[in-house]
Amino acid sequence: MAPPTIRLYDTLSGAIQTLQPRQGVRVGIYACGPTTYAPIHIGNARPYVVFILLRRYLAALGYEPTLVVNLTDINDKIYAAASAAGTESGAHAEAMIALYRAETGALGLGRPDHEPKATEAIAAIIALIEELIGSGHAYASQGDVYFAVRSFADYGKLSNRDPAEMDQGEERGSDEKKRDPLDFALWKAHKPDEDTWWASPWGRGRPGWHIECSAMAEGLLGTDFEIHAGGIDLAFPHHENEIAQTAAARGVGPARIWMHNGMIETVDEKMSKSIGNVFALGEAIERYGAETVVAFLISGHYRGPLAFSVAALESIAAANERIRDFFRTHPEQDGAARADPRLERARVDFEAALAEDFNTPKALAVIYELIAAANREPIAGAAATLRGLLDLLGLAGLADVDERDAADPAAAALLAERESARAGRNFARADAIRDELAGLGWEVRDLADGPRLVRRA
RNA sequence: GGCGCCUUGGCGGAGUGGUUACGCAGCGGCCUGCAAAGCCGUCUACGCCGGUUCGACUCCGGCAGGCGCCUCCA
Repeated sequence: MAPPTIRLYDTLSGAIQTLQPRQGVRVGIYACGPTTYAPIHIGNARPYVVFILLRRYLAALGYEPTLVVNLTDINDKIYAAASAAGTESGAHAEAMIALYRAETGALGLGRPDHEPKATEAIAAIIALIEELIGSGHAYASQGDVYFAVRSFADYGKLSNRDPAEMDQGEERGSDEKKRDPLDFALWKAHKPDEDTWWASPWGRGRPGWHIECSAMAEGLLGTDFEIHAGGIDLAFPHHENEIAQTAAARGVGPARIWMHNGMIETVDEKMSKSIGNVFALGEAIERYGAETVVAFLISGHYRGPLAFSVAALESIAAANERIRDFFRTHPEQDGAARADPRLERARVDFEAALAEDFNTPKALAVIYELIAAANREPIAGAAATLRGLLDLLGLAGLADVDERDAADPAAAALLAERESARAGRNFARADAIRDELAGLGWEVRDLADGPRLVRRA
């Protein structure tokens, strides 16, 4: 049985497109990952979360997705950061990669299928550059190699720019090596203060930013693959240049659908390292928990901007607590999923929301509506169904309330003491114990089947 | 200046040519020994001005405000 039809917005065509794999149910997804020069922030985590969940969703539908998230581990900013830290640039990049893996790993969403590093793709990069030079789309100049933008007729299609009208900017020293100000670097000659370089036909140097993605994406997914993704800020020049490189060399573009996520915004600025307006991912996870961070990042449609604030995170944390409370009062039952029409309805609506341009906030609304219905009147199998839906959004941990609320012996003893006080109608004593438990981080709930301790954040 | 996007109720955030999105917060009630959780009810919406239409928040035009990119920011 063929998997359901998936529709996704494609920046290149400017329209919603149906996902049409090259071959059967295999779906290649390449999402541009971080430049590993500093700890990542919430904004960097958005594409990571969105596209790893897209892979999870496609897999659940019966597709066979392969997700590639690259690591840009050679870059001006890495040189600068390493120099400032007094370390070697390669070691600095490795340290940042380790941190990135630890922090994104803490989100509990698994890893991409491949996480290639630019520095491990140098041979493929050089080969691709040589192809471009051979076909007249690129030229060497004083140790640099540039892509000749005007040799590629479709340049500007992705970002809807006309090269003839593009602002050519101020002339700068390095531009003297270019034949045309629009040209961009494929290879950069080694500079004296750079401690990492590779040998190449054009001398010592290192790759430009865009060429690594053309080379690594092709190596792992081929050309004309299904989905290329990244932040909207990468549409130009990064993705535009990537298309130019691959299409000029291979005669076909890198990907069929170009997905771009919107920016995380604070009060009035996008969340960007370059303006120092950061909220570190690691700190967010530590303070609010992985489920809060994940739920926040999917609380808005991936294409739109998303407002970041402490209040927003706290609102999401409260919403997650509502989900946990459902599982506290409705333990999952053993056995097969029930066939209640309300559960079937929820599954259908949930899937439909994601099938139409991955509308995660709409899918979350389905979850809340099912919870409300099941709180009103028990629905056999609701908990199991909800866990399944939550899992598709990376939030199955919200169902693990027994582990979260596992009480220490002291708290359990206090709870028992409160119960005996209540049995003796000594409410003053019972309430005093409740206050004491509250001081220890425990909230007491007198449920139908007895009292329960609930862990407060 | 060029290209693109956005403007929904206290906050966050979906969606649709005519019907409650959803969540958080607030208020009233039910439940509770009292709470909590839950349930019920409830308040503040679709930037402004025109147009199309039987009817627009939802389509078209203009205006205002905001955002992204314009060579290396997800």
